[in-house]
Amino acid sequence: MSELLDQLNEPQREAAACTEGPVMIIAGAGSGKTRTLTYRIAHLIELGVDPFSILALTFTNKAAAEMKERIMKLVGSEARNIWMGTFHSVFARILRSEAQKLGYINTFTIYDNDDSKSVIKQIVKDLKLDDPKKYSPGTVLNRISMAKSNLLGPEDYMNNPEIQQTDNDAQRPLIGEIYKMYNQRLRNAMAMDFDDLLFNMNVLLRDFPDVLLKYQNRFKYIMVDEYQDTNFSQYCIVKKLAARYQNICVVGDDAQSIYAFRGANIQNIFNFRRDYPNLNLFKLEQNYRSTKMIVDAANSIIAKNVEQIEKEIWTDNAVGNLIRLLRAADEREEGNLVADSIQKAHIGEGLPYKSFAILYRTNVQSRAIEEALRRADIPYRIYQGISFYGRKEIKDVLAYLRLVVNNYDDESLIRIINYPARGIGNTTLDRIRVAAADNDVAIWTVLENLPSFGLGLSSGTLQRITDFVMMIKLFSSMLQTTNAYDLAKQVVYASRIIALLEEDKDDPDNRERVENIKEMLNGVKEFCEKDDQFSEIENELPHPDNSQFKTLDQFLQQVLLLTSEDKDDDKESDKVSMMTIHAAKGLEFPYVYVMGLEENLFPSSLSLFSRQELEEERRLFYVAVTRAEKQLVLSYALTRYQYGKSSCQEMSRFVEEIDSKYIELPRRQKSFPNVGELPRAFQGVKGIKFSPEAEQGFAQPASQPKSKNLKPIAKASATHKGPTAQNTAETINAIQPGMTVRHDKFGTGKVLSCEGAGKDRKAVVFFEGIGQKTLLLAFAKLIIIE
DNA sequence: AAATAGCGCTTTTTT
DNA sequence: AGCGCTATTT
Repeated sequence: MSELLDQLNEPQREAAACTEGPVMIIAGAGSGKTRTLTYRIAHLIELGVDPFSILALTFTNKAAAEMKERIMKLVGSEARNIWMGTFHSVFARILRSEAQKLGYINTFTIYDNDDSKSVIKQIVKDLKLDDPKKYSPGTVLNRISMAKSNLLGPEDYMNNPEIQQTDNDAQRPLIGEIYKMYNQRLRNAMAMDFDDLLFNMNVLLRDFPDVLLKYQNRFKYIMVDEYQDTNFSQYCIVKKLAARYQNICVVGDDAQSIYAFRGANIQNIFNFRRDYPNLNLFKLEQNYRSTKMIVDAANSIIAKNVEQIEKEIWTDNAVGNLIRLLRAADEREEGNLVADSIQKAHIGEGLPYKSFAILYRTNVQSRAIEEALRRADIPYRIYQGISFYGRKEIKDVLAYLRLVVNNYDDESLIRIINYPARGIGNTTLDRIRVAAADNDVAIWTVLENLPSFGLGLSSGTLQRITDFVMMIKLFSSMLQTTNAYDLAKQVVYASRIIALLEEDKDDPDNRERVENIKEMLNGVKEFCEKDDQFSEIENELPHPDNSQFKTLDQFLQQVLLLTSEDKDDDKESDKVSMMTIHAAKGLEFPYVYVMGLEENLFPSSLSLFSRQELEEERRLFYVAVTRAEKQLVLSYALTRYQYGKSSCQEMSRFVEEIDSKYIELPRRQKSFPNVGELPRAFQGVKGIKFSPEAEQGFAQPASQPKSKNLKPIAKASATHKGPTAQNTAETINAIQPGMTVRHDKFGTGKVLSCEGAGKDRKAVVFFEGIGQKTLLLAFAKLIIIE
């Protein structure tokens, strides 16, 4: 037996050494799951298996990168050739190379959720439904996503009585119809959404036996991490790919399944036994991460769930401290208590900030905590708050880049055709959109053949559209000859986005936006220079031009599928980590604070209808608890601002479910009035302290009641307007290019050009120090000066 | 056409 | 409380 595996414990070693045939590893929290997987792959390579024939699917790209790093340390750099990444990124890459088979161009765009919702919103609008509110984009997208995850196309959806029943009951019978149109529009746009990447991979393997055979032969060894969080679609892909060699190893923990809400199917774990009766099953039950206290408490929590695989998690670690519970008057004080506790430990015991993590159920909670940390001068880092690529200015730039790579990308086109403003307004755009939808083509197709659609656009509008199309075409023609960085730089410059942002420098936000864009360009530059940044997959499937430089479409490919990519320097820096519990999966910290343990928040009020959903919340709590190595602190607030007003909160049932022998309750708890028993006048009033900690002076005083209800009553007076009579035809027609005019707000300016007649007549005027403005003369009260 | 004011709506988690 | 969308204003 290899020396390599000597570094594992018994069950880990057995699991890693069992390389042939189907294997399932049930790995409890902190049981060395990643380690086992890492050594298993290293072992395979050591045995002489070609890294190119190993496929390892992980939950995040970061996890893949880290694992690959560790494998390379164990067996050398050839490990870089392992296929490793998320389902989405690996299969997106394969789909790129096989796109034509499915009727896509290989530079197809990946639509993110915002893009998808925007498409749905437009469809609902086009359908002119009686009650469009029933079809909120989020809800519809959820339904479609659920269908795609279960490999149900639009036809299947509409023919499925159960689904139709559900939709009818919810008074939204037309979702199937919307689904069909949605798919059609995505296809016209040469775009796939996240679910399509998996759905279409299934189609590819189903309809092209030669392709299936090719990848079956390529991936002789397949490993899937976090198997409990795979959905049906992913399950099918894996099953098909592994069918030939059956060297399939799945790793997971049913107790940590927390993504059922987005289609993950915990049954996949149970089904695995049925699909591969000859499987080898290993259980990793020794926890190396946490104290006995934490492990036992976690066990007591998860025991409340009915559905689970039998296992017994234990540890040899020290007993450790009791779990602590903090109670605060409101979320502001809750933040202060936590910040205070961290600061005391940091100063008193010399613990580095980076050994602390603060976890919460929803992202909105982060704000109060953030403020508390800032007040206490504690450095922190939020994991995926608003991701960099979610910022508006970045999305704008990306839209330009996406459109250059794929002209049919409707969503990008709509986003930027008039940003910065170039005189192609909503009226024009709407007409074009209708034409595109009516003819079942992409918007770009309409733009390229505008005359033949006879939309009755003015010659000026036609010219502006032509200019725009020419600009994009010019850049598209440079794709194969210009590297991603140079091209992106040119596009950003030509788009004039930065110039627009720099117009009002008064806005400090704009400075930051410009910086962000520059930072993004830097990212493109790094991408071009580093040749191994995303090497996990790029060694295979050579891109059409696998030459010296990286192309823009290569850059875009991976941008959308990035999970929160961590910067190296941040890992080093000494900061407290803040994140949602979902984001904390797979991580561990010596000191963990879980905040907001309140009914209706955690568990979420939306989960209380069914046992399944409540059990998922409980697993989420289990995940939170098991992140902690040494000390776990829970906290909750008696009142909390939600939806703009204060509401009374009750302690979470999850806290009560922990056996009292593991938990230390707040001091002087009994002397506390329950907030519900207070005179009404005091309920929800900030500034009243309930907690002993606050009385002891550790916490900052809570905020003063804000007197924002004292807004001026007589606001009607402000709305009084002077006469706003429209200008007469005489005045309108009198204005001609070359004139100097005066405007109420913009001051004096020079008329550059005029267009149209009568009430539609408008003028482009250049104002000193303000810039160029297009004004509708019927409304703008221009005074002719000369 | 573009800027602004007011309104209603939302708010779980994310590849 | 914050946001995007609609209606209104210029």
